[in-house]
Amino acid sequence: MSFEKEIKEHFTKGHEKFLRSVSVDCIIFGFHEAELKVLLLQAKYAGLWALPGGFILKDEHMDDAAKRILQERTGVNDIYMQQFHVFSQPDRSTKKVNKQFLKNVGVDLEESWMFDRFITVGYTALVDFTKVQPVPDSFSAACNWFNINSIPEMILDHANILEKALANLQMQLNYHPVGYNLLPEKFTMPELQKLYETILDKTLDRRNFQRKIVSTGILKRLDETKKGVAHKAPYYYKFDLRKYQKALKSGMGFEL
Amino acid sequence: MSFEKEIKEHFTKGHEKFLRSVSVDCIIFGFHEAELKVLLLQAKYAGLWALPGGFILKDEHMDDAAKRILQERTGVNDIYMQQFHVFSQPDRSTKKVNKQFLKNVGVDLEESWMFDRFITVGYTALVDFTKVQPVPDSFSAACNWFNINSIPEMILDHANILEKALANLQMQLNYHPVGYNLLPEKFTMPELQKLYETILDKTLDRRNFQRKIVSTGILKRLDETKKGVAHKAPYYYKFDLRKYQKALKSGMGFEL
DNA sequence: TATCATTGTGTCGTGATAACGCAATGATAA
DNA sequence: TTATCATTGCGTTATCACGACACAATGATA
Repeated sequence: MSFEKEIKEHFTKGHEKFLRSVSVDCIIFGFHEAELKVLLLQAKYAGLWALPGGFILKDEHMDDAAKRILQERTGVNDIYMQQFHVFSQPDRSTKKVNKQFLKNVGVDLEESWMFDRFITVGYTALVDFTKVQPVPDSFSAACNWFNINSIPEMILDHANILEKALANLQMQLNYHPVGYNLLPEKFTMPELQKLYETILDKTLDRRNFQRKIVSTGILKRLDETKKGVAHKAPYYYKFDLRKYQKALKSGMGFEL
Repeated sequence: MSFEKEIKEHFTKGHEKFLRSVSVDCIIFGFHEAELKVLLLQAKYAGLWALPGGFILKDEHMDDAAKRILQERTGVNDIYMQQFHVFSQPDRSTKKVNKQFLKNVGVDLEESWMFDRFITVGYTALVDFTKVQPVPDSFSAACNWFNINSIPEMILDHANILEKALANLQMQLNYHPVGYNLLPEKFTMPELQKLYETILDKTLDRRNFQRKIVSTGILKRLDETKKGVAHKAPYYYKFDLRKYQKALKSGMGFEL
């Protein structure tokens, strides 16, 4: 199917597949070279950047829609995602954006479910940077990681959504463990600490951090140390998946 | 307008006024005679109970929709409300429920936006029990308070929503002050403590509770004591509204 | 073999918290 | 009038978690 036809079909018949007036936007965080990154899409023609988003199939749980969107953009499966907020300002009208998009594609339409006002549900995901193969969607020209500290200009209220997502992630850090999807299977304590420091955007005391993390029991220390470092070699750790999952639900019981 | 006509109009033309596929459900908590209560509506014909809910006007912020619904059911204005979760199981189909309702009303329709699948956003509100005049909506036969421990059978997933709302309220209690909308203007420390104990469903140490609450600075002690009690008379307190509002945003900084 | 950055483990003072004591109050009952 | 009693206001103490810091151990590099 040609691109124009695909777009036209989406605009004229999408409402037969998807719920109307509701979208899902994913804030996909990754961690690479001591930097917190976010996956963004560049809108065709407009050039501005956007959060990976999509719609909810008529017979699909919203959580599954979010996972499907994540899978389509990154190729990654089975990730812990959670909704964190619904954005519903009446002026977040996709109408202008979508009409301009259609004009650029060369499709002319008077009516479309895509011109309706949408509310959107924000989902956060934490993924292994190295496993992601960024894939743009039909509306986008590019799909790239951005450092959280150098975000480009974004469409609509997406900058606001991203800001709220980051604040939510920082808050959640005190109650839910983080790292299982963000780090390799084996990792050292300094690596885990760097992850926490990057997300929280502040330095933590090495010794106190170790004590608290270890006390939660979500880690298993291996009898193996890192090789090839010009100083004392740190131990490798793995997550104790059972206790990790438990802590995801019941909380960690401390603050950092 | 006759009831049948009103219903028919809502089912045939409601989608011109409201966003499709999205509803708002309010969990309205009140406090009376040392009991935590929830305001519920009894669905006509079916007899089961439901959370007060409604739809979002095409040009309305979702928060305002929730406040409008609260206002219509209770007559109460200017209440602190917040969304806490979106419920989106594909099987929460209002279709059956709404078709049966229409049949009972005596209206016959094949198609309606009300037969679509809906996702719903849960909002919690805390209101002054004594100021509420419960008013049923068009779909309901009654509007009543229920003790949180004796909830009747509810439609769809509303029991689940209520459960989540209560858990959310209990969690929030550690970060946001509670009481301004739930208690009379003047109240005693034992009354405030009873409120906290009722919501958390556990007893708290009288002396430690007082110390922590006072240390937040959200209270102002009056030079007035309660009269007519057969023991030492407790002081009356008021909320320091400025500090209360501040604590709503920045948190309380302790756990109970 | 000395150096050096970094790690693993421990200590110590502070502040918050839970558990509990006790005198003061004021209506009620003797 | 006076003793009783539940309840309140204010205070004390032991415990524990936390932040800040010390020091020896490690292992590649110079």
